[in-house]
Amino acid sequence: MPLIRQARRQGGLALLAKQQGLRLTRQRRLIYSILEAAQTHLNAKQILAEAQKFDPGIDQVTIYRNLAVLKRLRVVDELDLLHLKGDQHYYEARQVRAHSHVACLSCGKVFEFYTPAMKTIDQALEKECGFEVSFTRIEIGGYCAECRKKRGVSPASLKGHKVPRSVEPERI
Amino acid sequence: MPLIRQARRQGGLALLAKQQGLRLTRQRRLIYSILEAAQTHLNAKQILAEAQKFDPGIDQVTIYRNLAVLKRLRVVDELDLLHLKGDQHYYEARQVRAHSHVACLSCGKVFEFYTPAMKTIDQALEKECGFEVSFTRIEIGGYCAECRKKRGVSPASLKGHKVPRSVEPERI
DNA sequence: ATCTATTTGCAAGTCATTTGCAATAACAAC
DNA sequence: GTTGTTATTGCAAATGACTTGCAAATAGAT
Ligand SMILES: [Mn+2]
Ligand SMILES: [Mn+2]
Ligand SMILES: [Zn+2]
Ligand SMILES: [Zn+2]
Repeated sequence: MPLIRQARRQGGLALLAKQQGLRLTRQRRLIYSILEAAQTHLNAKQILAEAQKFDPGIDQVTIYRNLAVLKRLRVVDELDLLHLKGDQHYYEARQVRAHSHVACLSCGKVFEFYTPAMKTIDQALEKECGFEVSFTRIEIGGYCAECRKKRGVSPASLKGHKVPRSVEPERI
Repeated sequence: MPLIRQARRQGGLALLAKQQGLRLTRQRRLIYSILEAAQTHLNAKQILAEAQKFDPGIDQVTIYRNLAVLKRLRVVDELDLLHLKGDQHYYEARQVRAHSHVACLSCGKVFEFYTPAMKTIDQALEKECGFEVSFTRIEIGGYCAECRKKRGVSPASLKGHKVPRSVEPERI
């Protein structure tokens, strides 16, 4: 059985951890399982809150340390979400299919988006630059369809964020 | 003359600022001109250091406040650079052509990359979701061609960051 | 020159994240 | 199962990026 399949069956972690001299602690399993099960993107504080439901003694620093490990193992991805919600980061278990994160600057909604062009970027980079891509983070800010309807085509003011469409720098 | 052209001739700022009730202070011009002239991505501290060469009295908080304004005006973009260099952000004047930022996890090098697929993503999002894109941040981590050569095809260890290629989760 | 609202500098505060360290626990070897 | 080694944890303290409050300064309109 290919290594990667086996790793997946064990929760994606066991084999990876062993190969690195890492230990599969109760806390590490728990944190990863929380991210695997999560329906939204969680920040470090939210992960702690969820983890303490199962392990009341777990500490915030353990969350941070394990997030670092899980990122290194490429089983967890870190998102910035364009600092829409403060200066913290958000985390999600890595999906089979990569996706980008789109944030509405008006209502704050964040949704995931996939288009084949995303893969094309990685391929272009590998082909043109010989770069080996480990992870790709695509975060897009703008105005969602609903907010555009509410405010006419050009989203007028968001908490004083008035940027007339006509003078936004063009992007080629 | 179209507004956007005129805004560009005036440093991109004057017209935009006026329309928003913003004032073109000495400090604001300086900060923007520093980013316009910069050959690399600068963090808030570096921008302060550079600004103080011309205006010794300028304060760090003025840098932060103006970066917020310039981001809102869409004339400056904020980068995360995948936290390769700590937990700060980096800034650059918005270019005519958008580009992505690629960071080597081995040598720390950061370079810019453009491929038409980037624009395709925005278009797909606008077409499929009716989303109006204001800015797109694409950050990619991996191993550059040079580092790959040095260490064979699979980059071995970076400060204890050993992740065997064979067990990396596949991405479709 | 005058007026008014925006912006600045300074000081203090916030809070996400990191670090030091002794105690605990994985897990490999016996 | 017992033992030994070393990664990991929890707690406390520190770090540092960024924000906020406020009075003084000043951009820009009249
Ligand atoms: Mn960030
Ligand atoms: Mn750039
Ligand atoms: Zn919206
Ligand atoms: Zn490199």
